[in-house]
Amino acid sequence: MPTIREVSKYAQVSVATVSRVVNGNKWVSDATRDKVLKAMKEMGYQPNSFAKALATNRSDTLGMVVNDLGGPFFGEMMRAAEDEVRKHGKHLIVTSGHNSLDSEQDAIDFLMQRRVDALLLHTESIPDADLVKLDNEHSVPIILINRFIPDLSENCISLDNETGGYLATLHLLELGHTDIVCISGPLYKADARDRLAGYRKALTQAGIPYDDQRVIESDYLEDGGKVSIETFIQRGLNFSAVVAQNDHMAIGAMKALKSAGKRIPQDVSIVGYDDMVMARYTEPALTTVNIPVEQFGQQAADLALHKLGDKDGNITQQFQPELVVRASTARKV
Amino acid sequence: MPTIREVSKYAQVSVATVSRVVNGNKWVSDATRDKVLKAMKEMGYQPNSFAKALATNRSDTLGMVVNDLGGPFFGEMMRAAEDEVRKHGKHLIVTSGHNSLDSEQDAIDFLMQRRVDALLLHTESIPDADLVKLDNEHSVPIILINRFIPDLSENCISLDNETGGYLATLHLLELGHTDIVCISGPLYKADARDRLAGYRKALTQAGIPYDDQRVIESDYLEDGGKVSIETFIQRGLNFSAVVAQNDHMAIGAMKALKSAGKRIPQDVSIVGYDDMVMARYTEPALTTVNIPVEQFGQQAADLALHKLGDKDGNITQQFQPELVVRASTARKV
DNA sequence: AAAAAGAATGTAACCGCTTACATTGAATTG
DNA sequence: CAATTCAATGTAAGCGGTTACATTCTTTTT
Repeated sequence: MPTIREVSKYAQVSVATVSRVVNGNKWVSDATRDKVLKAMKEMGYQPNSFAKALATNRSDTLGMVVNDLGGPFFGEMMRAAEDEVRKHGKHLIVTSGHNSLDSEQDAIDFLMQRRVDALLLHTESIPDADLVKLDNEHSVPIILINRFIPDLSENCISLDNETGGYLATLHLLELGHTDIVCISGPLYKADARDRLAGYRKALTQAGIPYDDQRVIESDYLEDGGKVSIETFIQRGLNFSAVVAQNDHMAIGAMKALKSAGKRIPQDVSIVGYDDMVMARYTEPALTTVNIPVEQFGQQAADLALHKLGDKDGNITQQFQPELVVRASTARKV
Repeated sequence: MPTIREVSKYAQVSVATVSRVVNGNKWVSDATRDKVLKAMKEMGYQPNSFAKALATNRSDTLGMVVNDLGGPFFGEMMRAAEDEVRKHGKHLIVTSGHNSLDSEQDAIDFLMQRRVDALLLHTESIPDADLVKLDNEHSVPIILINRFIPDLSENCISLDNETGGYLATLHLLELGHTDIVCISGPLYKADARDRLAGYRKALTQAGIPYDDQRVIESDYLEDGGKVSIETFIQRGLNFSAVVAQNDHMAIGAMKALKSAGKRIPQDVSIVGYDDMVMARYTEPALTTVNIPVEQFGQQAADLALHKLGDKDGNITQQFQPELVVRASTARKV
């Protein structure tokens, strides 16, 4: 692989001139430019990005950490982020945080060592305080995806989870349901708390009293959904609708309901949250709340580019989820 | 961010000594090592990876190109590859080929510019010949994932698709089916050809003549599966089982069969291929052929590391798919 | 026509690290 | 005890770019 010096010799100009041509500097005559371009092409010259990064102290690369590379949203988010970043002539390196604190910390260290120009974090394990500290320590912009930290509000791309929970519940209320149970995610997670708040809000608005017995704090897993339904039934509760705060739990709940001889949606309506791929394939297809994953990725990238001065225009920092109505919900008979 | 020179000054040693400590060179006395480590820690020293890469001409990074970041297998494959690579103190950069020739070429150029130490390609668009050329031109090891090119056989990690097609068909034969139709993928793709060959082989072995009318070349898409079934029915064919060469087409086929009033598996058995997430959630759950995605990622990484001299031991280059029996297949009545 | 301004190009220091080679001092050998 | 070996450390030349500054050659201005 030829170096800039070899190209300069071949084209009979100085290295500075070659560098100018490569970087589109205007102080080069057309004749010289052509000569250099020809030499570059003939020799198959590719600038060494390390040398460039070393000299300029910028890598033209953004780093992204996701909690789990195999996760359901990750692919689309990364695709959107990469597209956006590439459009601006930069690149994206993604590493996995493996859903663990140490690993996420490692991933961040790695990316900082690589001198990324900005950091896009889609992590759950690292506590707020650490992120605030990280932001103070480094001059590199840090963008948080699907997370909101007041001290870093300018750097967050988040989802209005309360509205999501609200929409799901409202949909059921509008269908005439009044006995609505809720399977919540683990409440140490902010998104679970917010979704639950949305549920409460919708009930309150409809004048229905909130009832502890009708809410179970579960674990966002399929089995948790199943167990929760079983528990509700054991409690002897009468309900015609279920709000599951994610699709996994909704699927578990559907299985438990079917086992209990309930038909969906004739006997019980159910709505999920996340709109994962499988929501389309359940029987009946699951009504759920959609998370605009691609937009997360894209806007996170935009926000970073914005902070780097490579992009202007507005950036949406909080997204509104939307209800996707499928076949698992029906009017109360 | 301090440099090696600042650390060396602070620790009152030469830069060479600091470098030795950082890289675990043994010609350093314990006392000196401690002094340097202390200085590094106190100053928060992080070696500049660009400078290192420039000086050593290795990036300690492997590059991976996938045809589609949002694709179903990608996440798991990448996770496995990354885990493996990290274990060896190296890193992985993934870029998307967006399923297009230009884009895949771009992605490769980008990674080469980043001077990756090896290239893991999970691409479909780039023709064999180009890959062979690429391999000749560069000294960087190139590993092909889920693809087999005879000239690069040493560099391929592939799946025995013929066996996969064979297993799917054999399963149906063993259940007593003899009228088995096949919905094939596009035959310009090697995997589709191989899967079809497996179907033929199983039939031949069972003494059932191969019949053109019972095979349709489709497109690996859900709608293609649906249309294919409709066509079979139009042709007036009598069949009790369907081999769909991927899960998308299988799902489309199931829909079409249900629309036609057929019960699955009582009237018609169906088997898919790929074992995508959704195969577990269809009704009935889909019997399908599993692709060992994680192993692909892991072994690809291992093969690359092996070629770089960073790992020894054997590497499996061709994987055997396995049949996953669920509820969409049953004994012929 | 001399002076000033501007365009085009070249020179060389620097980015932060590695590493071949040189140097030093201590331990071992004959 | 001089000669040899060896461990520990230092010096300085790259790696391949960028870029401030210097230089040269045209134009324009006065």
